[in-house]
Amino acid sequence: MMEGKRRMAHDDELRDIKKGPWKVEEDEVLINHVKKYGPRDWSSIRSKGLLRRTGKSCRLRWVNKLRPDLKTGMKFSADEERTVIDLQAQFGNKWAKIATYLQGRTDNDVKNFWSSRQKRLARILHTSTAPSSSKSHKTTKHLQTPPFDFIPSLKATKLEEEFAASSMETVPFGEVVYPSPISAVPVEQQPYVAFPQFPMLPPDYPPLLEGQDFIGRLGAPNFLDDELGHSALGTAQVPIAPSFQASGTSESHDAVDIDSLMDDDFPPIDLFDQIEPLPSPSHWS
DNA sequence: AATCATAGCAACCGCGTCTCT
DNA sequence: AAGAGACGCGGTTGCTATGAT
Repeated sequence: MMEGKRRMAHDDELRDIKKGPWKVEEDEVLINHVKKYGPRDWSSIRSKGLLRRTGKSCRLRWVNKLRPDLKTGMKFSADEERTVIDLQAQFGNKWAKIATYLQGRTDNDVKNFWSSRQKRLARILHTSTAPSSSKSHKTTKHLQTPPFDFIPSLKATKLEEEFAASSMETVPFGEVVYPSPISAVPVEQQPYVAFPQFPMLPPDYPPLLEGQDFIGRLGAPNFLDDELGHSALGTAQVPIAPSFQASGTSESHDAVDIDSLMDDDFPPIDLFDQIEPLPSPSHWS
């Protein structure tokens, strides 16, 4: 491994290719090139002797850092967060595609944002399952947020239409909001309507299997902020399947205070073992 | 104040796809 | 039509800043 890296570095030296952080002077050269010829012919930058960088590296630098319309140094807003979450559910890890819906964000931005988020989720889940964590030790790769298809109501076209008609009007707390799938039109073609509030499951939502609801909620925007999602969920009452209730409680789908789900015993230690691997987007129908 | 853990970001790599000749 | 080079994408790595202990 180390040997391979050393050899690669040696090869690069032979080819006189520079790597690593960009200097201001290099940026200037690149910007001038784009001003003259536009964002293309990346490899000619090196062949003309303007920079010792590969065309690939030049393109990346331009796309991710030098492009004039970038929102550099700005954290993702709640709206952007919702957008990413929903589009990731729709498209999977198609970061470039998702980035087209976000003004001033690059695929790298989206990818980094998502990966940070996944790490946080993983850590929080791991923490909640810590007492017997050795049993369900999985990598973050398995921690994709479930697609919102996961929630059956998303497929209810009538509800979708109703939601579309009601647009993004403020909904009184406690009233069910049915999310509408994002229309597959990039930002430059159609103003994007951000994913709506998602405080509760619909009343007709079927009983949940162990672990499902918790995981589904992890996909909600800002779930991780504000004391583990309390702000997002409020004191929402959620139906729980009988199998998930404490023994001796009613058989009916009683509502359970969300706070009780945040006890030390939650989520169940075998949470991850309950989750099927997600289908790839191409298999979603 | 020093050390460690974590988050966030920038950049690289491999590979698939596109375009040009 | 086929091959070569350019381009674009997703995954991964490494560095730095920041916060916690």
